[in-house]
Formats: sequence, structure tokens, C-alpha cells
Amino acid sequence: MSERDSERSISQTVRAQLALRDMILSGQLRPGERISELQAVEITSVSRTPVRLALVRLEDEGLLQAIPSGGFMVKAFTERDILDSIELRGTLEGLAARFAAERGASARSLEPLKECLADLDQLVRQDPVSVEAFSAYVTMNARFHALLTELSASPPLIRQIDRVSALPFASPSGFVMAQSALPEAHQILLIGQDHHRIVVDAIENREGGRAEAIMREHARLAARNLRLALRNRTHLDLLPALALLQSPAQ
Amino acid sequence: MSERDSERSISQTVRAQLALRDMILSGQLRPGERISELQAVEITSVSRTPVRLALVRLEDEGLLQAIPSGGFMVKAFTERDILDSIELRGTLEGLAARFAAERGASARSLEPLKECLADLDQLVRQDPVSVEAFSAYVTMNARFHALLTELSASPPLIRQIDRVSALPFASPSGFVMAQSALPEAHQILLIGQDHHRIVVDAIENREGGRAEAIMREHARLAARNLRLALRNRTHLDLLPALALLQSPAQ
DNA sequence: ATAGCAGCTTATGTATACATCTTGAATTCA
DNA sequence: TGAATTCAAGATGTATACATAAGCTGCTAT
Repeated sequence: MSERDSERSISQTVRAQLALRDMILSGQLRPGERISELQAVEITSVSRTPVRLALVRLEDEGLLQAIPSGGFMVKAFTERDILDSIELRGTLEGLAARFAAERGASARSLEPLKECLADLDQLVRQDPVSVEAFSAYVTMNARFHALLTELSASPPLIRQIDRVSALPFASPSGFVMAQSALPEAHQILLIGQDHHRIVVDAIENREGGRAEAIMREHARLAARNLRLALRNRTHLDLLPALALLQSPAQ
Repeated sequence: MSERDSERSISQTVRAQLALRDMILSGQLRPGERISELQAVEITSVSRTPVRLALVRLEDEGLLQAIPSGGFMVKAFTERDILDSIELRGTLEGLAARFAAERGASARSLEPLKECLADLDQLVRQDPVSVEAFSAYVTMNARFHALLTELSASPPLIRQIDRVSALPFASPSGFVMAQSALPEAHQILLIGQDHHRIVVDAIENREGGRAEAIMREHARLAARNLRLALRNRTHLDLLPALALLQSPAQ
């Protein structure tokens, strides 16, 4: 299949990076655990050179932490770290929205965002929302946030947002699936979608302050989802990202 | 001397990273220029393995850009990129100040910041400000910003601020030296120091919004310095960071 | 019994040889 | 003359061997 072709074509470095990332996010490698190069070599079946590069990449992705004396360990996050990362993303996306508004995003460039908004509207309209719709929402929501970020037309800002969102629990869709298990599911989805509507409106009307504020608040929905999910403790399996959380949870 | 000892003790990777960074920031490697591993090997006199690691590190530092087909080139920045990076830093430092205020930084933890503030006051008091005082200001100012960042007590945020500030033209002291060549020098210094005073006051009084706003505005002083320096075109040599600027300047 | 030291095991840091792919230049054909 | 193709030179990707440093275990001495 073409899958095998693509697997063959990608570099060993990337292959190792993917394999190690999966093991970290799935909890097979636990927070605080040291991960030696040879161990990583055994896991990934590639030699030390690409393994080492993969480890360095995962370090600046934020999944690993360098040990002063050499080597790496799986990074551990507190609930506070996660909440701060979400607030951080909200702040950066707020800045992106403000830039888009102040710099006068053209009607043409707003088009894809509006289409995405309409697609999301379709998904949100159902009640109750099917699991498939939730899954589709996650994809479309990620697209919405990506489009919004690009609308800032600021490479340095886009770069930073991408880096923050690389942490799975800080990404825009990190906790959407958690909602599906909550009774407040549909309500929260509607509120989030209203935020989307508002930010587009604000950008269109050049209301920079409003656009920034609503994106900050929007990120706090994710924080709310996280807290609800942790308190209810239902379907935590929907959130592999929480494998990185220190002791208390899981 | 101990210098030779320390030079011997640091790793080849770090040595290569420092050497290459110097060459980039000093303009010996020009923006857009491809930098091959062998070339880097010749420059740094270390083998390809540590050179490669150094290149990867410089990439996520933001000084290099990966070429899709492999290898790296020196990243080029527009004036807009630089201004955006400064605004970005201001936004993040604003968030840090707000966190410090909202979370109630203890009187004890505020102490070092206040001492630093007093030291800066001493330096600013002279008129005209000597070159040595400017240089001391740069150091002390960097310390002030570092202390403020740490006061947020948020590892994820601290990490992001450090990453943004790694770009020399986005760092808190990036354009202070440019002032020394400007007629408005002392005035700008006084204004900046007043910002410092205000943010400490705001944090002490738990005024999160005020603390955030003043840090955002504070960063815009750097943007002002940049614009003035570029327009006047005097003493651009004081700003090695501008070696990364695309064509028009320099 | 505990603390400290010695030696060994294993980790990471580095260099280099080999394989593969990209790129540029030259030549040939239309 | 221009464009396309092929070949060569050089680049990056990968593996592995070697050097050095860290950490651990076990033994000895107090």
C-alpha cells in the first residue's frame, strides 16, 4: 500500500520521534522516567544517531526534559502547568485575533474562516451530538484555530502558537473530546461556537480589543473542561494527554 | 586561566553552537545563506555529529530555518517580524506580571525585584548617562525582566518567554544600547524606569490588569527605539542583532 | 553497621565511514 | 538556441566504533 511507501520514505529520525511520542502520550513511558538512548534504540529499532535527534526534538516539543548530567527524562506536568499552558495559548490566540482585526484582514482572506464557521454550525446543531459529530468537531475546530492564527499574518506569532499548541493538553482541541462524556456537553459546544462567531465578527469590524478578549475567554472553556473531567473522573481515557500529569490524576 | 579550563570543559556541541551563533549575529553568515554541515565543520573544527546538534538547536532558537530538502539556512527577518516579536514579548511579560499580581507574590519574593529597581534608579539618575552606565543598565535591566518573569511562578510561561527572548532583537535589552546614540536617550530611559516602578507597584497592590497593561506598553518602548535607530541610521553598529534584518537596512 | 572508596558497568559525547538523495552543470537532441 | 536529460559532485541521513564521564555495586576499613 501507499502506507508502506510513506513509511519507507520518511526518515528514521521522524519515525523514532513518532514512536517515542506515542509511547510518552500513551503513558508507556511515565513522567519522571529516564529514557536512555539505548533504550530508545531498542524501542524504535533505529540507530543512536537519529534517536538522539528525535530526543532533542521531543525536548523542545516540551515532552522531554534534559537531565543536567546528560540524557533525558519524560517531563511531568502539574494541573497548574496545564491550566497555565491553556491560558498562555488563549493569550497568544487573542493577540493573533487582534492583529487580524487591526491589520484589516481582507474579506477574501476571511472567507475560509467563515466557511469553517458554517461547517461547525452544522455539527453543533444536532442535539444530542453523536460521537462521530464530536470527532468531526475536533477536526474542524482545529482547522478554525489554525486559520485564525494564520490570519494574524505574523510568522513569529504563528511560530509561537504552534509551539505552545504542540503540547497535546494545550492544543485548541485538547479537551473537546472530554466534553462528550459530560452532561453539559452540548451547552459548552454551543458556547464555544458562539465565541467563534464573535471573533469572526470582531475581526470583520476591526474591533481588535473585542477579538482579543473573546479568544482569551474562549481558551478558558478548555480549562473548564479539564476541571470538569478531572472532578468527574469519567472517561479520562479519552484524554491521553493526561498521561503527562503528575501523580494525583490517572 | 580559568577561561581555558572552561573552554576545555564545555562540550563540542555547545562550542559549535556558540561559534555559529556569533557568526550569524555578526553578519558573517548572511540571511538566506545556506549553511552546510561541512562548512560548519570547517568553521568550528568539530566533527559533523556535534555540528548537526548545534544546527538543530540554533533552528529552534530561531536563528536558522530548516530547508525542506534537508539542511539549514540563516533566517531572514523583516522589520515587521522584529516589531511583532517585541509585541509578542510584551504580551507574554504582561501575562507574567498579571500572574505575579493575581497570585499574590509574597513580600519576600518581591524583595530582589525592588532591590534591582533601586539599582536601576541609581543608574538613571545621572544626566547625561555615561556609556558605562548604559552598559550597566543593559545588564541590570535584563536582570529585572528575568526576576519579573520568574515571579509569575509559571514554568510553562517562563519557558515561552525565554524562547521568545532568545532572539536578540526581541530580548528586553535588545535596543537599549541603540538609545545611547539618540538625543532622546535620557528621556526614554526615565520613561522605561517609570514603567518598572509601576509594574512593581501594581504587583504589590494585586492590580493584575494594570500590571499587564504596563508591561505591554513597556515593550513598545523597544519598538520605538528600533524605529528611531533605523530612521536616524546612526550607530546601527551598536545593534548586531540587525544583521538578521532583510535587505533594506544595514 | 555504616561510611567511604575503588573498580566496573553503562551511559552519553564524539568522530568517521558508508549510503542515499539532491542539485547543478554539461552535453545532446530537437 | 533552448530545453531536457543524464551524470557527477557534494550534500544530508544513518550506522557504528571509540573515548570519556557518570553512576552503581560491592568491599573494606573504621
